[in-house]
Amino acid sequence: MATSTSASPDNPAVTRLARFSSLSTSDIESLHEAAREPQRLAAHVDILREEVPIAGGSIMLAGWACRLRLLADGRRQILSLLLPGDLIGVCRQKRAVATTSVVTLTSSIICSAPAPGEGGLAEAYAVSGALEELYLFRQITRLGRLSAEERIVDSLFEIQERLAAAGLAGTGSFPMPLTQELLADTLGLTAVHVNRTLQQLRRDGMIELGGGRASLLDPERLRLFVDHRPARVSLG
Amino acid sequence: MATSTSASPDNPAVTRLARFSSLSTSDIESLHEAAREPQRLAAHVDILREEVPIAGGSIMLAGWACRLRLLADGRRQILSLLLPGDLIGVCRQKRAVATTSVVTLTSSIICSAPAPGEGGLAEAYAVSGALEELYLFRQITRLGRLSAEERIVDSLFEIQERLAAAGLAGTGSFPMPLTQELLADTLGLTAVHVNRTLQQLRRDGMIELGGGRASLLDPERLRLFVDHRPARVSLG
DNA sequence: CGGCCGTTTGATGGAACTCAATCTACGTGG
DNA sequence: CCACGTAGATTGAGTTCCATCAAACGGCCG
Repeated sequence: MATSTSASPDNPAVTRLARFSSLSTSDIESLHEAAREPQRLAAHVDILREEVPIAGGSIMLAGWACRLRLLADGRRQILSLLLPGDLIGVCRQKRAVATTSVVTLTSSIICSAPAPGEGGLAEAYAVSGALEELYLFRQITRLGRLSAEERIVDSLFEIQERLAAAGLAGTGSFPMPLTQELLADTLGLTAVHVNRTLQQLRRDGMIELGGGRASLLDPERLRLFVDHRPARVSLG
Repeated sequence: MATSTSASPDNPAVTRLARFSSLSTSDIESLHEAAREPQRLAAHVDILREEVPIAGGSIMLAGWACRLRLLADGRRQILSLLLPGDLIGVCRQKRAVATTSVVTLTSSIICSAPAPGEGGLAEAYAVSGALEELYLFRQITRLGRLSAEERIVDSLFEIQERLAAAGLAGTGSFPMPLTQELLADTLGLTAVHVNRTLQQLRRDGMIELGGGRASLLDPERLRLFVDHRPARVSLG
């Protein structure tokens, strides 16, 4: 079992971050090095807890997680999804405290995030952070102005795009392990309404979804339907 | 006209950033220095345009602005508000591109943001960025899970808190120049419904709003009503 | 087999939207 | 000084989308 150091050997973080800036050999090696101490987590386990100091940044190597906020009366909102290759809790301020909880949705593997230093890795972290902010902007627009149908299609677009960036989605179907209830908590809807809306979308031949996978049929039509623009945070 | 270098001489950015970390005299001086070349902008003027490269960071010195996103069919979502003392377009990645437009809502004054360097100013910028992210999380929760009444009260709380951090709000009423239509675009509602909801809140003796000012009556009751917790991104 | 989780279906209610129309305050120009 | 135009706030009636409550259904695992 050779420990390869090539550009994208099964490590979604390397695949993803290498697209954001040119990483040096030692940058890539430090990512692989960190991945040699993986931490396996079951589903529904806290990675960060709101108000609790953050020990150090982490990287999602496998599985899905989410940032979420719970209201006093039990209402729940998933703020963002964390997919393989994403950074978690990488803060620049001293003595940082988690502003939201982060919880695994499926069984997952994480590792600690190497210190960015000053070079290509720092740039890649910066781009990753800017993209995370962009995804929050999109989420706000989804919740504020899109209908239930549009919210679902738009978020599937985004998931596909992000999985592809980590080397985990091609042109066909892609992994989508969220239950309808979790999808509802993400999209500001109820599980019942998500169910009915999904049926509508299936009837209309817009999407396939089931068995932990999804696919967007006729992506070009759907792209217009939800006015989806590619994510772009820097030139080149 | 002496050019004071004290901690908070009328410069909301100094007031705000000095609360985030201990700024050196030269940090403070560089902020004042930047403010000596103010740029006056009318209302409804673009500060950043989506997809356009960002020249350099700016600081809001006076007035209100917002990040916003327009959909192809004319729907509009205000993503976040930018108040005096806030940073605009401070990016860490190279050749950054604006991910959203930023537009003045009132006549405003901005100046360029001094380079953060490595010391207290960099820490203050980091805290400011973390807070901005926290406000996005809150906005997502508002839009996803709060009722119209709750959204309005919650956002007024946040505005008051942020104005206070810049030294622009005491315990009583505070500036609130947004029209009902802009409030609607912020909260994912229609102007008509905002109007009716405001009347309800006024009848219930929860808020006062009008003439460009607002106040929260019985803040403790309202704090429970919307489960509002103070913003906190680091220890101390 | 029985329990659980997730999905599905039905019936009903309500929060928020849509489409007007009216009202008010305010500034501007004749 | 007043007629006018405009932006913002307000009101009304009718509609739609989504929530709520409740129950049934299917697969999976112990």
